[in-house]
Amino acid sequence: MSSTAPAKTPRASAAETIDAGFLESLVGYNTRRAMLMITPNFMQRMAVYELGMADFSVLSLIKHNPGITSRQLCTALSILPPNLVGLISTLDKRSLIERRPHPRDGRAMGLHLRPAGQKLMRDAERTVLELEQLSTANLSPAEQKTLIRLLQKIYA
Amino acid sequence: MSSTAPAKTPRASAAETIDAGFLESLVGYNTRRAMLMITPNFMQRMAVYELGMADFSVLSLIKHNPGITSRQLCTALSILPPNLVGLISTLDKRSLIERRPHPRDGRAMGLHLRPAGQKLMRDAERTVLELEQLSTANLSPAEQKTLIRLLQKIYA
DNA sequence: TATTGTTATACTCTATAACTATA
DNA sequence: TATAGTTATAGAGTATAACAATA
Repeated sequence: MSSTAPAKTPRASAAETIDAGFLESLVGYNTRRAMLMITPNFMQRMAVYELGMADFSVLSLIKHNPGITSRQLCTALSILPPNLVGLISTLDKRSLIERRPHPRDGRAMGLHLRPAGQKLMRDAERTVLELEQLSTANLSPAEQKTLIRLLQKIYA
Repeated sequence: MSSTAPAKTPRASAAETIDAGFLESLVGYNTRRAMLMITPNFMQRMAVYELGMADFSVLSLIKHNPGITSRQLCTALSILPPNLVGLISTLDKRSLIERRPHPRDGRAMGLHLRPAGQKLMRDAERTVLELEQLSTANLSPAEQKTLIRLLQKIYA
């Protein structure tokens, strides 16, 4: 097992005997730690598409809700309108989405995926599902379903 | 265009019928949404102590691990050393913590709560436990325990 | 040579105020 | 008057490079 000589310094164990018991009893702390585990993997695997988490969420909602407005995206994703402008603008410049005049509201723009966005999201969603498998490797399918259900009971 | 609407409510409810089914099937998305629900409540209730989430986590680990070093805090909480400096400095200026020379490492400083920090954390931890009750109001005690266990299986 | 703590810095994310054009 | 989208801006949060003191 350990080919190294037995360590005599107690310093090595001191670093591992941190008592985080109180924090680990809190839903908020554990939720944050789980996010810290998932986020870098997401960023790394989505880098090839040049999509961040917000970009992917926005594109996913546009894909499954053609004609959705910026205002609806903000409400659904808890993004403030000023912070969505840059995201939409970038996706538009990349020709991934298209802004069409809203049929019944002259102020709003209906958002749609362009062909490049359709193709990108087909690949990106597949990659996200692969990432989901890796993130939940320690969970059974039932546990994964339970985890999602309980998280939704927190925020729904 | 079939935007002619002789009917009363053809797609009038479209604003509320956003399909987020794909996102809601992802652990990462649901974890993030749960965080977005918990974080503002935490900030609001901890504002009276002038403590953010990182401050509270740091103070909690110092409280339960007297003499812990900055390096250990960084490892335990996934905080980068340059970003911890300001936190520790502020807590020190507020006389909540004390930096003592480390007994066996001249480079490091052992961190301890000062009396004001002890008192503050007694109140703050009680407040956090109250917040925990509110955040998990829709969960049974068993569900709360299960949620924490499953989250830990994600990041542990 | 490696590690602890630190400074400087930059980039991202998030938040608020105010403007425009439409409703 | 209220709302959708936008601009400008400020504040957190988080990232890397480099340095001095110590191991």
